[in-house]
Amino acid sequence: MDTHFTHEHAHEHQVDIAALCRQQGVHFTAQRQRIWDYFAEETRGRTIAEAVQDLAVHGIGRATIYRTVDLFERLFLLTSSRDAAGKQRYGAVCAGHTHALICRVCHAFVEFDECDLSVLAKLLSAKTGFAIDGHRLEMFGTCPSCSEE
Amino acid sequence: MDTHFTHEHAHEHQVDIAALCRQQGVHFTAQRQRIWDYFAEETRGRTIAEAVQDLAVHGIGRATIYRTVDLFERLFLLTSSRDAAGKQRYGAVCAGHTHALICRVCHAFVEFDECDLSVLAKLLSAKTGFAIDGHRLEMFGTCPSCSEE
DNA sequence: CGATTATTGATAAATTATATCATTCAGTCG
DNA sequence: CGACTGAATGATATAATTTATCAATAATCG
Repeated sequence: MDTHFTHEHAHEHQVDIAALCRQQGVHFTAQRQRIWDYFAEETRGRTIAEAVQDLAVHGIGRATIYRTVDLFERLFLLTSSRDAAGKQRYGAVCAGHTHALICRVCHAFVEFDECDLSVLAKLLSAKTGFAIDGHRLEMFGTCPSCSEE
Repeated sequence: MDTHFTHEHAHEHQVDIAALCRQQGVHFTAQRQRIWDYFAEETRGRTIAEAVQDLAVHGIGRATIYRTVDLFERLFLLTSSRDAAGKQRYGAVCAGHTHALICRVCHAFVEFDECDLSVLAKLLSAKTGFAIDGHRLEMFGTCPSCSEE
């Protein structure tokens, strides 16, 4: 188990939204790029309410944010999970942003890069014919300080 | 990469809700057991709206379902992801229910059991002091029939 | 078994998400 | 490169979902 998986450049976004839109047959727009950047730049994820508020200064409307998050989520570019406060947060599924170790009790959050799923990916690929290009891995447990109590 | 991880009995629920409630210092109730069973028995996950409708016959109210899903989600017993129709579906995080290979285009869904994260778990455990007891793994790609087009 | 307190269910209230539609803009073709 | 076409956007109205409230119920503890 070592660190030579596909993300030498963790925390950079290799996702080319323009190319992706073209590939999917939808228009590439400045709003879609901005919304992607907004969610991708914050590792812990962001809520829709935050996006609506923060992107309003750029003139991006509520509806567009809902529509775009929906689009990205259908493509599994964004996935969500609930934070300690109970809010649904959306985060990018791409290298460097998909591995988290989370405490079930206090929601302590540790990121990690070590992960080698390439063997598993190849096995599944061979079995199913899928072209595998991404994953999301979360591990759950109890952190040291919560274990003491 | 083989199949000797911790779930010889995939698709059975080892989660003891009664014990878990005791451990968390909250009351164990028939409703919490029923709601857990309801979500845990369907691998693909279920929506809150479905739960409200299906559990109404047992006299379980809307509010209780929202409260309980929230509770389970905070404990990372349930996690959600959006299905092909755009609905948020909640599914159990436990052996046999956490591995999925999903097509980004048509949302084809393939479950798999092959997964050996024990080495990674040990490494992270040693590094962080976490007691790791569960995980969620989703792999994304394009299925064979969507690749043709 | 009785006391205490969390949990529940029904309703109301608040919040969040979607539908609508005129306008703007991205992609295409001549 | 400029007009054309339909997708995408933003504002608002509408609908749906989620949470707050509170009396009644049920789980835990002594």
